Amino acid sequence: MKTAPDPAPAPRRRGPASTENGQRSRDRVLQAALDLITEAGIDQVRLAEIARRASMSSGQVMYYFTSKEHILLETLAWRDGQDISRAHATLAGVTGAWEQLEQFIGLFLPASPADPSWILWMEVWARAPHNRQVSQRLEELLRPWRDELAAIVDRGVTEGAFSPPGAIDDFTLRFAALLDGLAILHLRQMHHPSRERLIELAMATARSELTA
Amino acid sequence: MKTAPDPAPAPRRRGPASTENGQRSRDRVLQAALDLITEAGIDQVRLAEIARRASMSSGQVMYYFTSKEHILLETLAWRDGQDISRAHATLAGVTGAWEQLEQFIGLFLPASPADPSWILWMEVWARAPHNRQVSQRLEELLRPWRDELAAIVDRGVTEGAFSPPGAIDDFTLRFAALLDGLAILHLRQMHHPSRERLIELAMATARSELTA
Amino acid sequence: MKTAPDPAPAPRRRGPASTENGQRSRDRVLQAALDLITEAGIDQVRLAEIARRASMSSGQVMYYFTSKEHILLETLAWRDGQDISRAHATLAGVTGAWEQLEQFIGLFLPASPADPSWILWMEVWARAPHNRQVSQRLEELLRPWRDELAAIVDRGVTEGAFSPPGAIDDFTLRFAALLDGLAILHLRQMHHPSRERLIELAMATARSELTA
Amino acid sequence: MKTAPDPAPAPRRRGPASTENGQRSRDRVLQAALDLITEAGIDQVRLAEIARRASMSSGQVMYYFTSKEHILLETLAWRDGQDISRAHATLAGVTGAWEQLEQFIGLFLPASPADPSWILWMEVWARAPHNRQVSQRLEELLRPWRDELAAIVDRGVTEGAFSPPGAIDDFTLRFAALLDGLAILHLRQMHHPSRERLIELAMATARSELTA
DNA sequence: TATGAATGAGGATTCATTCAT
DNA sequence: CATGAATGAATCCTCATTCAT
Repeated sequence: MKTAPDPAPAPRRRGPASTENGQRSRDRVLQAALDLITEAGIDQVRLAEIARRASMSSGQVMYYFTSKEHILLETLAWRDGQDISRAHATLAGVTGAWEQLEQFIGLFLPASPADPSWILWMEVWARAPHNRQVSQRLEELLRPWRDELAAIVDRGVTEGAFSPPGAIDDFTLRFAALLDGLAILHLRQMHHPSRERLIELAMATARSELTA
Repeated sequence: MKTAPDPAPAPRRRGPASTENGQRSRDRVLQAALDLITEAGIDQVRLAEIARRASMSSGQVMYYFTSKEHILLETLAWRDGQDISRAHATLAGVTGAWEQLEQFIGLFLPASPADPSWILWMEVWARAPHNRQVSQRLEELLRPWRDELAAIVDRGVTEGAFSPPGAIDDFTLRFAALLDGLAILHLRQMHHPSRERLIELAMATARSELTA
Repeated sequence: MKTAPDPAPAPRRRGPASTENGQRSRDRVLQAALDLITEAGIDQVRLAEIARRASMSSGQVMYYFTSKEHILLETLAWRDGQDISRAHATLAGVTGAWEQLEQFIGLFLPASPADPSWILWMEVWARAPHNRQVSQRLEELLRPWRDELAAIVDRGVTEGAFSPPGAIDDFTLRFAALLDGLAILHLRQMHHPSRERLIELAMATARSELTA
Repeated sequence: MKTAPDPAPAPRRRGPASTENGQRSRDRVLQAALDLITEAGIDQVRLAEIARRASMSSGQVMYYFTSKEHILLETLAWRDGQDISRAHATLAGVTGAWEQLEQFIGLFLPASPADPSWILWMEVWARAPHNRQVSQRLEELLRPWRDELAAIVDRGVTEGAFSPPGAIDDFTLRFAALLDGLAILHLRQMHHPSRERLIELAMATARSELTA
């Protein structure tokens, strides 16, 4: 890729996005990009290949996304939007703080070492230190997850299910970090612990920290 | 970069490495690569620029490292070797399990959001899912840190300073994940918590989990 | 641009030109093209930008002009038509061969180094050697100026104001060439002589050659 | 082409130019570029085609010339250098101011409507108004011709062969402009006067102006 | 070992042009 | 007439890698 250290702001969306057809086209690109990046990493993905999989011309892909870097960012945002929506919906149907927390953990952690969402996150994380635009976008995308977790913890505390010894925010921060760390552990291929193990570890931590 | 999805094994070191002069040359390349990657990310780093900074020809750089991908990997290994050595040495001079743990945390976490070692880690992590060779190498580099932490915990338990309620290995795994997660938090630029805050959070976790 | 070495003849004007509204649209394009080409040169001008400035779609621009090359040619023709008309009108109001000649010189020479008409001429001249169609068109546009000059000279000779020693046509040819050369001198930016200087030089030549 | 309105200064020559082999390679590119530009105009010339004709890779062409725009500029400079050298040499072997002037005219005017040097001049003239770098370069290349002409005129006056009624510099300026204009006349294809005619016209002008 | 000229496939991006609506 | 989404060929330029010297 290019990922110039701090390019012009560039409009996030161009005209066609508003059209219904345009949205469908965008989605096809996004899905193709998601698949390809997951398979091979953004470096190895060719714009032409994305176009081919999306059954359109490379020109049209550029027409919608302006640059390859934008495709990466928008693909993450798109996928993450779906993840967050699903998480939100699932959690809304769950009662009980502990049950919610466990669901959240399951939704947050990678489904497998090849989890597309997490592979995208890693790609973007690696770019963030060198590009303010990327890191800003990252921040925006991360916030909903933090908020969701914080809401669960708050509710749990309010309902009396959770009783953390220290500050609530501290727990949330540490727990979020733990989940990130566990996720990465899982992604790092080779002899990673299973997903089940991760959930168990996270829950054990939560139990030990949220139980008086 | 190219990072072909699984190229020929390629010798890790070629002849020159053994020469004293060769080692000096290698080090110059490694240092140059480290600086440049930290500044701009491997994508933006040109082999020619590394060569220039190392005051040699690009041909010679290739002679020592075979490919750009190898430079990335070897740079991480080189830097990490220094980090690990320093950590080992520092920890050897510290008495007391808690003191050792705190030192370890300080040594492990990034010194700043632009910590070269961590920037390298992120670059390589992002590549690991698509390249077995990379993930294997990653595993090798990670192990010493895990071992070091495990040794501290073991010693602490043996000495009676630590008394984790659950399995020792579980704690170690979770704690390592927590540290990774905190580190990433710090790297993700923008409104990251300070390094001091991170250390505090990690220590709070340790205290809560290792104190009966 | 493309300027294919000798494309299909292509109709100079399409239907819409006849409509009053169509003419207004054409004019907007022509004016936009003139401005942009003057500012940046045809190479740097984008059809889309012309359309934007003319407040219409790029599709409509193509509808009227068929190709970018045609825009260049038609813009020159349009502007030159205005120049010639103005010249004709101005000269009609002037009495006396010498006075007419001086007026002609003033009208012919560039108003400044950024004179739009002359910038267009240069663009087209540069293309003429590689494209018969262009050079043909050029010839057509040039003729009125030659004729105008020839008419002035003829009248001057007839009236007895001018008495060239040699052939009348020779003088006209040489004088036209001189004016072209002086114009180019002025366009070539940097240390060009002023417009006033050019006029003076041209008149000096005329006086020396047309006075027995 | 691109011809960005005012790009970075960029080194005029890169390393290889100094090598004897490098010079030969450069010359091959220059010759190929000259031929192709003359045939089709710079717009139609592909870097790849220049490389093919010069029997090298397009990469090598870029290695020597940095950009297509540089190729155009350097090709003109290269060709013009040859022209000037030849002119200088030829004129040195000629005695008599009138004879020198006639030789100069012959050397200066285009050999044919497809004269490579003149086609290059036109291409570059058209670009000069939009690019200071180009116009500066142009100025440098033009000066020797002006100087050569001025020297001939000066010598002629000193020797008593020429006796211009007005200022010497004025004559030189006007005469140079005339030659430019005549050249353009010839280039403008179609019904241009023959080269012989041009020379005759120029000489007629000179005789009329330099003879008391 | 060391150089740096040469390679050349590669790839993102551009943009005039088309055409369904 | 008008739109602007879609095309897709075209092309400059990049740069890791090779290799003769």
